[in-house]
Amino acid sequence: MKIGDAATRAGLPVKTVRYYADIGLVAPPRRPNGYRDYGEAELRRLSFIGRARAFGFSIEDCRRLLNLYEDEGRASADVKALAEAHIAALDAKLAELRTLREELAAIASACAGDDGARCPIIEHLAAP
Amino acid sequence: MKIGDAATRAGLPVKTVRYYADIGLVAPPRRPNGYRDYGEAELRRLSFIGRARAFGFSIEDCRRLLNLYEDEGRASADVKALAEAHIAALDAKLAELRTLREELAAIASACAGDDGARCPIIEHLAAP
DNA sequence: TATAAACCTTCCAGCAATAGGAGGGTCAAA
DNA sequence: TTTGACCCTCCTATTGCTGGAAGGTTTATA
Repeated sequence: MKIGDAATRAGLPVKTVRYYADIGLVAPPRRPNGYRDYGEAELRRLSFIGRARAFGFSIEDCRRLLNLYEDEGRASADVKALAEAHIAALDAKLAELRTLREELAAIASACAGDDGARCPIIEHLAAP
Repeated sequence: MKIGDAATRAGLPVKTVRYYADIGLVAPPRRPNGYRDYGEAELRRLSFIGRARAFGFSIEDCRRLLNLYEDEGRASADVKALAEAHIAALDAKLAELRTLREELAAIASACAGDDGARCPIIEHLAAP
């Protein structure tokens, strides 16, 4: 299968699929004409990665997950550890963004938002 | 004032301050020996940017905020619009991350996390 | 005074994870 | 046979820095 079909079936842009081949994440064999040749196994890997990426896993995490996926002797504890580390990272990011959001909203709500120059937002940034 | 002192007083890395000079965000004059020469005005701008960045504003937003900061004839509505657009972006990001977090946590909780190979997380990524 | 340490300068490369485009090769149908 | 849809590689850009190399300047110390 050529890259265009593989990309369509995996729901990924061709550029992305080619990138994954470049970094050795899903590297298909080549046809005599140089075209990448995707089989069902590669397609499964691409779809797997697409879903892992949608969950926000990094490319390196995807690489590890892919190894676990294809390792029949894996321990589910290893997968769970990866997932929980990612959840913890999401929690940290969420907490950070929530704080920023609330602080900014509090300051913004004090701003008249009219054509006057006086602005609590600017004042806050100028001197905390 | 030399860049090292300015960076320390603004609470920013020297590299970052030099970067801001490169992109024309805070470009101080030069001394005869080529050293950047920071005055109180530049220092205020650096600190202002440091705080705006801490709120998650992009560099381009910082540039606009800086212009408003130094424009005595500004309308606070313009500042507020920038802030509210940023709050909306934060809200969008928060909603996205919250969803990811909850979905991933739900799947992970179904995983035994032992030395067995069976893993709902892998299964979910393999076929949604 | 000599020298060493601590600055400063520019430029180049790299991070994550692609996206866009140039320039050129391949292939199937009309 | 020619057109159009693919495919290839390579280069550039994105965001916001960070690290390092190679070299100039200043300051502190012996």
